[in-house]
Amino acid sequence: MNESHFSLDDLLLLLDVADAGSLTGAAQRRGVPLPTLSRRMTRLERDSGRVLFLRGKAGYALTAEGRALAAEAAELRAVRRRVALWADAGHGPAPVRITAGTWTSRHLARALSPGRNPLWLPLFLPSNAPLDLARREADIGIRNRPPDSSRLARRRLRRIGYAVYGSSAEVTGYVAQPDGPGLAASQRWLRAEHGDEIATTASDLRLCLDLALAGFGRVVLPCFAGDAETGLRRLSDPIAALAHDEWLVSHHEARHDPPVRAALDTIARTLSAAPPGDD
Amino acid sequence: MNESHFSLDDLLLLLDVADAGSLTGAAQRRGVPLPTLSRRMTRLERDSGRVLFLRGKAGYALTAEGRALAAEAAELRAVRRRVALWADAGHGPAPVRITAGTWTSRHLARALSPGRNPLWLPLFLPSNAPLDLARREADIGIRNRPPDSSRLARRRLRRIGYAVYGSSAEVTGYVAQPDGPGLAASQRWLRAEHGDEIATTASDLRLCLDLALAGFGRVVLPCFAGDAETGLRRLSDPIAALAHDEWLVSHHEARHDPPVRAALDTIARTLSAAPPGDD
DNA sequence: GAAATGACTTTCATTCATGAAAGTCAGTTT
DNA sequence: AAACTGACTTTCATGAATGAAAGTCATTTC
Repeated sequence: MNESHFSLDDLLLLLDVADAGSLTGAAQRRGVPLPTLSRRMTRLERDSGRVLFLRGKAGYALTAEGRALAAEAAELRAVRRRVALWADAGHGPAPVRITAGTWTSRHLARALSPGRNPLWLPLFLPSNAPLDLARREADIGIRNRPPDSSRLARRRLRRIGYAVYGSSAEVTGYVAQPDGPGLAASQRWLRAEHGDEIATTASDLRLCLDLALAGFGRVVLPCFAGDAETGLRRLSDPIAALAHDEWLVSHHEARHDPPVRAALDTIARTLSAAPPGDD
Repeated sequence: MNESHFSLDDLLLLLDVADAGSLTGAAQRRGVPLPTLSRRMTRLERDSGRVLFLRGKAGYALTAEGRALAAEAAELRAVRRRVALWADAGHGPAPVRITAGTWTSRHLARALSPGRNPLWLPLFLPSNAPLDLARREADIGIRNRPPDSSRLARRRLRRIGYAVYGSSAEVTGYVAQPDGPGLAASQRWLRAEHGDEIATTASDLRLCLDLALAGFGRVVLPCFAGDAETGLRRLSDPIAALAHDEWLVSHHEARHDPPVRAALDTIARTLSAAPPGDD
C-alpha cells in the first residue's frame, strides 16, 4: 500500500538523535546543522504518519513506536561503519571472479601467492555451472576454446596435453565421472575409449583423483596436474585427441578495470610460465 | 582520514543498479529518473575516488572494487525491506519500557494477556538498577513513593501491605537478601527486626522465594504476592511499618504517546482492580 | 523578578538536486 | 548504407533542501 520508501540517511540520523537524546547533541556529533535535523525528523514523522519523538525541553526522546522503527533500522550503524572503513582503507584487495576448470583452478590457487596481491583477490566460482562471461557472471574465464562472442577478449595460453595416470603401472580399470550432460571432453573420451573398463565413479573430479591415488583405478588428467601429483605416475603417451589450447577470456570492457587487468596479467604469466604439457 | 560519509540512499541505488545490470532497469524498478541514477553513481565514484562501474553498451556493470563496496552495503536491502514492512504493517505493538519491583513485575507479566495488546508490548527492564524516568531511561515506572521531580506524572494505585510468609508455621529463621546498598525497605526492616534470625541469603529475590517454598526459612513479601503463592502461608499480621502506597510514574510528556498512554491505563486498571493488601 | 541558558522552530536567501527533453554513441535492423 | 534501437549523458529551468540568523518558550540562575 505504501510506495513511498524512507530515506535511509534520515533513518541513520534518527538513530543518532536517539543515541544523543537531543537534536543539539546529534547535530554536533554528526556535523549536521540543527535545523536540518529538525526538519528531517519531522518529515520522517509526516511520511510514516506516526509520532516518533516526544519533544520536550530536555530534548528529543523516542516514543514507543519510534523505538520500534529504530530497532528495524539499527543495522544502518554497522553498515555506515563498514563502508567508512572500506573508504578509508587504502585500496584493499578487490574480488575478481574467476571461472575455470577443476585442475586449472587448483593450479592457480596454488600458484597465486596471497601475500603479493595487494590489488586483487581471486574469487573462484563453482566450475560446474557454465557461466556466461558476456553477461558478466564472472570477470575472467579460462576455457579450452576461444569464445564465440566478439565482445569477449581472448588470449591464448599454454597448450594442454592429457594422459592416463595411476598410482602404479599394475593398476587396472579406470576411475571416471558418472555419465551425464555437461561432461568434460576428457571424460567423454574416457567413456568412448575405455567405457567397459570403468571400475568406479565419483561425480567430484577431486574425488576421482583421490580414488586413483588409493589405487582404485587409472584416471585421465591434464599433464600439468598429473605430473605434479607425487603419488601418480604417467601410464600413457599424451592423448592426441584431447590436446587443446587454453584460453584466457574476459569481457572486453573488464580490461579497463585495474584489478581485473592485474589479475589477467598475473594469470597469463602464471599459466604461460608453467611448462606446457606435451603435445 | 575520510570524514565525508556516503549517502546510504546512494549505496542502496548502487545495489539496485548492480542487480539490474543497467541504469535503465534500475530506474524502472525503483521509480527513480534515469538521469538521477547516472549522477548519483558518478558522485559515488567521485567521492570514493575509485571506479565502481564499467560503462558499456550493455549497461552498468560493477568493477571488482564496486563489488567490494556492494558487499559491505548488502545489508541495506534487508533494512529497506524491514522498514517498509514496519511502515505498511498497521501499527504493530510498540515496546513500552517498564521498570518495577520484582513482585509487581511478575504480577503484571501474569496479568497482562498478550493477545489483547495490539498497540503496545511490555518491555520489563532489569529492576536492580534504579532507572531515571526523568532522563527517559524508561517509559513507565512503578514506585513505592511519589517522585521528586515535578516533571513526572504520578498516579496512586493500590496500597501495598507486607507480611511474613513461610511454607508452614513450623519453619523458623528467615531467608533474606545479602546486606548491601540499594536494599528494599522490606529487606532493611527484616535485617533490623530479625537480623539475628536470618538462616540463609540469596541475592535474587525470586530465589529467596524458592528457598522459602523449600522450607529454608520465612520471607517477607508483599501480601498480593505472598497470598497468591499456593505453597506459602501467611505467618504474621501485616507489618504496619512497611505498608505503603504504590505509585504509577511516567514522564509528563510520555502521556502524549498513545502506546505509553494505553499501557498506563491498562497497568492502572490491573493494579487497582487487584484486591489491595491489608493495611 | 529579570536576565541568561538551553533546546528547538521558523524565516529566507542561497545552493543544490531534480527531472523533462534533447543530445550522443555504439551496435542492430532494414 | 541509412535508419533504428537501446542505453547513457548533458542541458537547463524548476523545485526542494540547506544553513545562517532570528524567533520561541520553558527552565535555571542571579
